[in-house]
Amino acid sequence: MPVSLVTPDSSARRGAGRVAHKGQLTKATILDAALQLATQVGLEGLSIGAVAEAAGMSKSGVFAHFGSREELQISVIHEYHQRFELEVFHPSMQEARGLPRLKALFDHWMQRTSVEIDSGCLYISGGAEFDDRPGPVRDALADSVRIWLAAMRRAIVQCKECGHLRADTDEAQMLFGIHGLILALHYEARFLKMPGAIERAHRGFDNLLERYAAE
Amino acid sequence: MPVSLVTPDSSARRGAGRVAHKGQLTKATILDAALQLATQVGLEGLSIGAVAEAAGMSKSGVFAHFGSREELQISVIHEYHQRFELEVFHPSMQEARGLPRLKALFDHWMQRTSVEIDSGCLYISGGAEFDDRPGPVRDALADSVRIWLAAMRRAIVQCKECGHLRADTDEAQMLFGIHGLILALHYEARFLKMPGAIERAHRGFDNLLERYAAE
DNA sequence: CAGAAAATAGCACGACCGTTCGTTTTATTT
DNA sequence: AAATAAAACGAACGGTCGTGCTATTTTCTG
Repeated sequence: MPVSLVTPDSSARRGAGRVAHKGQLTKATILDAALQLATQVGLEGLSIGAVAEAAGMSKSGVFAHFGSREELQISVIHEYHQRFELEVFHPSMQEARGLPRLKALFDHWMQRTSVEIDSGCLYISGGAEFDDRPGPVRDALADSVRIWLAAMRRAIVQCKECGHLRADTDEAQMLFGIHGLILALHYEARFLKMPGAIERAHRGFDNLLERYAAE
Repeated sequence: MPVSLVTPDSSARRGAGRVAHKGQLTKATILDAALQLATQVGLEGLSIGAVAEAAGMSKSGVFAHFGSREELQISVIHEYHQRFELEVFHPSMQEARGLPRLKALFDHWMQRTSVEIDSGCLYISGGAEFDDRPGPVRDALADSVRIWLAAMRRAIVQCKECGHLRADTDEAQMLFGIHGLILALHYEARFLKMPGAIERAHRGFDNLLERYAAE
């Protein structure tokens, strides 16, 4: 249930005040390893055995924490959601409403998507993996993405309210364009290894701002 | 070696004039089934057993035609490349140089990417699957995509030469924007099931044309 | 129509998968 | 320190995977 991205209650570990039992610590360790692995081989490629080896424990030990592979995948998605909040959303919210915040959101998103060496974006790779495969994993993933896109959309609307963007701006249309820039960046930089993709994403964003700029 | 997209020698089956031996016919049948399967479960999810069942023959029978799973994957990519030429590239080349052709390329691309029911785009799903996995499959896939993007780029350059777009248009930048629209369309329509994505892709394209329009 | 060649099937292998179960080790509480 | 609960392990099961190998069938050719 990743429903925050507006109520930052992260790091509220289970137990409500009690000191964390050992199990939850290792569970966090496992999730850390699983998340890193998933960003490399995808959610579908995630195997319990590989996670166990990466976490330095036995297959059954890992399994016991989640009860099924599917639950592990969903947990990984929730973990990614939390980190996305922490590294992209929250820092950007400290910027002033309107253009500064929108720019910060885009910049942090870009960085998260492309710059980091060994972490492909789960939202992007997962979207390609699960576009034809219904089920709880897909639902969890889609929910997370929708929450994030909604936050982005809110930032655009605020730009209109602040008079930073034209009042008749179609926010869904602009969001579509921004989303495309991120996806193209991920594709051309990460898969095709094209140089200059980051600059093009930036320029593309500037072009969009110009297109929808007020006055 | 999918190096055409400029020399349309499709349907030139092996044997140079000789009538096709049975093996090549069933190989084509297998490839057809494999391609359809790959667009649903991805290149990584493609298994010889599943292809065999879909083609109505035994695992080993399928295997014998390719010698390895990897070779099957590469063959699927080549097959997809040829069909992409046939359904996207060649029809568009009948349009007049410049804007008409560029528009046709984009429209056909869009249709191929989103509208068809049971066929996700191999170039997109494959890009997400193999962005961290070097090897011959990734190379074959990336080569195909690069050839297609180069063709698209050529069309943009011709638009400049025809005076349909501003002479100082950065074609790589414009291509980046177009590519992003296609990727966003695929993502939002196919994965998130958002309505209106097709219209937004169209409007995004129009906005780009306006941005780079001559005079 | 015969013989050669190609195509396909059948079977077995080792590897890895997710999952289950009983046991053993480690933490926590009394 | 003893008793209890939680956590982790190790082995095994049934299943699927890709891949060899050997027959058998089909197709082509002289």
